[in-house]
Amino acid sequence: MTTFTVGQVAELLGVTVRTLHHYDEIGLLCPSERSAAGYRLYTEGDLTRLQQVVVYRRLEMPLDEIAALLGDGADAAAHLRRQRTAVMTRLGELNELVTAIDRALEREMSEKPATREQMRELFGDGFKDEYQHEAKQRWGDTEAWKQSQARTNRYTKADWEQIKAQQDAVNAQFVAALRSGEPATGEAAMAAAERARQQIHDHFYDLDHDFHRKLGDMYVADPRFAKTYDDLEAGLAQYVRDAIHANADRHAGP
Amino acid sequence: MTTFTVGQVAELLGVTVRTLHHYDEIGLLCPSERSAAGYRLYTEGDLTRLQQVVVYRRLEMPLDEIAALLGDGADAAAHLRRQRTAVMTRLGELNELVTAIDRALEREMSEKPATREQMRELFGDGFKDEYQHEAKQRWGDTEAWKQSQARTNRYTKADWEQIKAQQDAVNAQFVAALRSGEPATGEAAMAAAERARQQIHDHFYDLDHDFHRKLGDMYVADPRFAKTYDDLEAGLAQYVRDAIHANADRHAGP
DNA sequence: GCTTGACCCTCACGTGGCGTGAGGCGCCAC
DNA sequence: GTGGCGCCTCACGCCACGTGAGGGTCAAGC
Repeated sequence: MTTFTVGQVAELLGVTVRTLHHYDEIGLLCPSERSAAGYRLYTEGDLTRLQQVVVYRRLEMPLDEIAALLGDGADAAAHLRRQRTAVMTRLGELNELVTAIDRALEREMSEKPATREQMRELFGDGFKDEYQHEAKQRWGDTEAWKQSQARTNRYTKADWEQIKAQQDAVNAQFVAALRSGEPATGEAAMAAAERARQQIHDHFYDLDHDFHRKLGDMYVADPRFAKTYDDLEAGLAQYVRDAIHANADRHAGP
Repeated sequence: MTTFTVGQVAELLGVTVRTLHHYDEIGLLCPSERSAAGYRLYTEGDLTRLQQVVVYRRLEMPLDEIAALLGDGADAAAHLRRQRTAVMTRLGELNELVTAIDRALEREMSEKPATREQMRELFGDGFKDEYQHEAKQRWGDTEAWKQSQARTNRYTKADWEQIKAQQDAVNAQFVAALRSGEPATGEAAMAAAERARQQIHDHFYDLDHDFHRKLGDMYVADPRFAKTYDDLEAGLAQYVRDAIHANADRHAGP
């Protein structure tokens, strides 16, 4: 059986030797073997366990909770899925931070000083009070964590109303453009398309103009999407799709 | 001049009172004023500075570095720009982590033990360039797409009805699986996921399992999608998303 | 067979960024 | 005038290691 020394393991998984010593000390990851001279020898199994630890650690989870999670009999795949949703959550938080910074930048550019309310909205409440509380609940209580996969939805739900309001605003913009008789390649329609893209980009996932085309196509191709648009106004799905393409064309410059 | 006490500032910016005390102690952010009784009084200017500190802190930057940055005479906008790129970098790292986890999941599902090289690639320091390459391939390829645009535009109303019927059938399959209590990783759910993928692939655009994952994520992330699913059955969006991932995992060949 | 140098061991204290009281004063309302 | 909340200043505690000190181990080369 092949085993690894501390140095090898450290380089392999990108941690320090001291960290491995520490994990051994606190019993989080004790090497299964020792050489005659007392050298720590890590087996393949130890490595897989350490792998999990490393990922959880990157999510800033305290070591005792990691120990609890790794000890509760879940298999590796379950851990990976849990980790994945956790990372996605963090991604969402960082995305919020980006939009907050962007808004602050806009303010700065227009030389308007921030009001207290804006500040609170951007950097205060949404993050610490609520988030901190929920995060504590989520990471602290290991039982509750098992439900949290399903709850990932509900986590953002507070924000969803705001997001939905923004989306509705954009849709109204599209409807107005369509009703005014302006072509989908017109300025107003393209502006709405760009705004729609930005919103998805900010709230959901990275979205460049090329991929936005695909979404646009889907809006007419996929009946579920087409319906929600055409219910707002007849022919809106196609109109939105064309506006998105026009907007993408305009941004596809040199 | 309006000033704020520690408690007010703390609540406003989402930090603890102790943190403010600490920042005062180390000289990172000393309130410009003190009341007769020795109360810390923060001015508007103090708040803007603290705002910068908070953002930098969220990026896990050590306090002394923050002090250095804030002292080098750059204006607020410059800091914000710096912060923005820092956050984007972090976003990139987390994205790498997600793909690393995904690959680990694929391995886990196909029950292939990881080789040392894979491990190093995934969790060590070597995954920087690899990922970028893959990301480019995944999102950058727009050529295959242009066919599908032409394809969808040519569909007749009869075609649409047929397509919609097929989709409804798949959705019914999902609902049945969910109601039967079968997990999203079960055979029936995965079969439905694969059928759904095939349908999109046939009718709309080339869709591999990897990209299908993205769609699955969207089904829960995007309220419009989530609603159409959850209206069919509570929790269906998440269920479909999980089934898609499970199906993609199973199809992740060597 | 002996040195050399990289690697390993076990203490053990140091550090960053606060958390968490303890003990006491200030302020406003009832 | 007293109760309760908020503020103050020490000052010790904590986590996840960093950073030596002092000393054994191991493969390579002379």
